[in-house]
Amino acid sequence: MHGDLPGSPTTWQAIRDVMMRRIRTRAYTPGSLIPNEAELAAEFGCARATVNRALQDLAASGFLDRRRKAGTRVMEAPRRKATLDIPLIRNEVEARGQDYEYRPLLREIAPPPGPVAARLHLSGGETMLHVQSLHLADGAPHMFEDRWIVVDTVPAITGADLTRLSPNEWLVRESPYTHGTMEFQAVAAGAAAGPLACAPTDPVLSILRITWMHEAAITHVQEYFTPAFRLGLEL
Amino acid sequence: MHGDLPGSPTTWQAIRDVMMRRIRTRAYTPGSLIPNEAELAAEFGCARATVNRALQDLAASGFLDRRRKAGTRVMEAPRRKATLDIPLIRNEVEARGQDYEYRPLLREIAPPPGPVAARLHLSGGETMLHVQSLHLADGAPHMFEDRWIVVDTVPAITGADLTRLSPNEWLVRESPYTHGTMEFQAVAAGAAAGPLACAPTDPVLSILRITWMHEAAITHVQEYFTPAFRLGLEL
DNA sequence: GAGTGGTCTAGACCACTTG
DNA sequence: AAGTGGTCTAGACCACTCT
Repeated sequence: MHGDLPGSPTTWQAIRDVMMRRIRTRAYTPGSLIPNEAELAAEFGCARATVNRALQDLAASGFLDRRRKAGTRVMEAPRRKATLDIPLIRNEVEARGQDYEYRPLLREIAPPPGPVAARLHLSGGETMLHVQSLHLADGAPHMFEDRWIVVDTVPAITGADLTRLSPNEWLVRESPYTHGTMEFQAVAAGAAAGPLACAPTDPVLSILRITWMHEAAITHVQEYFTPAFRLGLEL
Repeated sequence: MHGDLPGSPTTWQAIRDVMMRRIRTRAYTPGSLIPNEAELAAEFGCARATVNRALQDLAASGFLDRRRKAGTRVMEAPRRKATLDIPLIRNEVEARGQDYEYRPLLREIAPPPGPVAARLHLSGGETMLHVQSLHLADGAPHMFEDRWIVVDTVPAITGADLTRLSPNEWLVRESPYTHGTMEFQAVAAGAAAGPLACAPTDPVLSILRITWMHEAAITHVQEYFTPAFRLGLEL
């Protein structure tokens, strides 16, 4: 049983790796109980806290299911979790070595359309700032955004200079959100075709983001990416 | 400076919440250094390890940037990270209270097409299992999948009964992967239109997944979701 | 009731990075 | 060279939950 960590310092990462291998190789079969922390600590010759750290990491990654008293089990169907970075568009573009450019297209005060009001839990009579803008990479259209901002939640937005700073960058700096939702879907470019310089029937990836400050809605933004765009992530 | 935790037990979650509030309210301004762990421990009246736990959590969430010797800084543009669950289609459908059904459409041994071979780092002469199948929710088409499996990496797949168990479920059970990539894009339904019962020009969300066992490619799967489908996640 | 994970402590040493 | 975060330890108590 010993000899897993030949002469190595007993770090929680090393323990995690050993346990990960045992899960992958089926030494611990899916659904089965693994030894408790005290036993593993004895096996690895380390403190229980070190084992705890390793197992918590694996549980956070979705490989283990831990319950007090019930013990730690190997997940049946490992819910693989991928972490999706939500960088600023500027950073995303510049990370690819391309030049980023931002172009405001529309700025108006208006009442929200029905669907927007519904998603933000508004009555529809509120004053909202409506902004449309285009984000470019190396001079080519990359993403068109159609955004509604709840002025009551972020009053300072009305005085913000959005000709150089994108509304998203302004919001990130000035008004952090407590939570939000995100939805991916494929749509026809439609009204976004003009700014994106594509056909209205072209399929484009669209992301709808809604963010909140506690119970107050901050913004509703629909992003339309250029047809060629692929969003990639690591597993 | 004290009084942040009136009479409460000093847990790392409580400390995290206090620090989070200070970041949100700009008590700690973006880019600035915050007090080091020892100072915070003194302020909160707890052990340094407890502060460490709280700050590591905030760093993992992208609000803090921590470096040895340099100290801990508030991130300028908080890289929000969303965790994306990758459940089995079956679980995803059943979680919505719908009936799940799986229907195999094609099963053949064939050499991989050029683009597939390229993405999997294959020469093109390999034997591969090509499978197409449809996943239904409450009897309606939900997702069409076009999958190529590297037989050399997963020899047992040739003997698997894929008439009742979907290839993905089989692979999850029998051949865990070490890593992989995922790409989201919007495409015209095209060849998937038939199985999905939509028009070939309808925009559909497509996910390309490629998984590996160390350096050996396991599978290349392109999933096409029904036009109405939205992939949602929490921030 | 009892077993298991969750967390805290106080101290120690190490690793990394910056000046 | 020195300051800071990263981690380990040994022990303790608590919280949850299963039987």
